[in-house]
Amino acid sequence: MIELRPNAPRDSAAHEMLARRGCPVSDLKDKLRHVGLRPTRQRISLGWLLFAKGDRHITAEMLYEEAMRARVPVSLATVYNTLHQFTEAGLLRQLAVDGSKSYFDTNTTEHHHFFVEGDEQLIDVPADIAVGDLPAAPEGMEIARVDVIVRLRRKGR
Amino acid sequence: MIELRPNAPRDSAAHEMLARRGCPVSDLKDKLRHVGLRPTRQRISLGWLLFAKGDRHITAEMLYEEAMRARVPVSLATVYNTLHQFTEAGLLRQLAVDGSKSYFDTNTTEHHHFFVEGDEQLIDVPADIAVGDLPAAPEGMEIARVDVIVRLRRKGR
DNA sequence: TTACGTGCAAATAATTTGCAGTCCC
DNA sequence: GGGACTGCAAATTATTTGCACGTAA
Repeated sequence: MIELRPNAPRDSAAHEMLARRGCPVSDLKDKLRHVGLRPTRQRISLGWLLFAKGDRHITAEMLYEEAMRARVPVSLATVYNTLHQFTEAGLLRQLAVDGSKSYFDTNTTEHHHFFVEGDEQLIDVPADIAVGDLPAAPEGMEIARVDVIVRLRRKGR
Repeated sequence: MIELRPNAPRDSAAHEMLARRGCPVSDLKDKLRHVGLRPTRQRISLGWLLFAKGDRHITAEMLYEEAMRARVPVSLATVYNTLHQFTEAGLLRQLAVDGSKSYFDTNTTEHHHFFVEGDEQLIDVPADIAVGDLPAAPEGMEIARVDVIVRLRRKGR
């Protein structure tokens, strides 16, 4: 594969295009390198699927399906590995919403979620919801994160 | 369904003892019958383990271990079934805290949780934490429940 | 070149299910 | 007695791991 460091001195026109400021693929590679992950073919493809469409909530299985549909050859194991690597790197946030599968959120900023029972679907809570007075964390502890999940059910049942 | 009221006229001494006002086992049987569950040996034993010691956060595996230690013969499948039946009956509340196992909470009132990372331990948030202004639920939806999990980490890392 | 990544299949973990036998009412 | 309940083992689902091979730096 061609090397694509944007500031490495190169002269191919193709490279110039790909490395151009604002080229999404190049940005993605930078993003990966920034967090210490080698920008491999599958990481870039998966990163593209994850980050090119705004905020998403996705499971490993869903991402795998999507990769298959997009003709991106990648194994399910690599999808799992990649999701966890991205999460550790701070590119994703993992959400425990029901006891079984994990959801990954491409929006890593503080925000909360609606969960639609039955649909198994996650929706960002739009407004800034302040969680009221949090009690002090117990001795020697600090708050790492606060997760709020508002469970919704279809009206009239 | 037949009711086993503690004052129902019976003449066996053993029954008298078990049915006596304030006898926890009898209370438990009533509790089960009230929610439409037949008070079987294993449901009573598990109910005893669950409800006799104040508020608890327990997984199926933990409850099974505890039953084994208490020499209560019960299968893991029955533990799972029982936990779910109790949950549907409103005697327990199921919590999704990490992506894998489920926790069951014997406190079914509105309250929130601390989760200690590493320890895999759940603690009730003591004070009443009001979740700030909840945005209106989307069209045709209503809020079933709000879960707040405050993730704690050991200080100084 | 060489350590880091990836794919595959097998392993694990948590949970559910089918069904024959058991127990409560 | 009869339907509800349980136990066991096998099935499922979600996820992880070991290891040979591929590939980015």
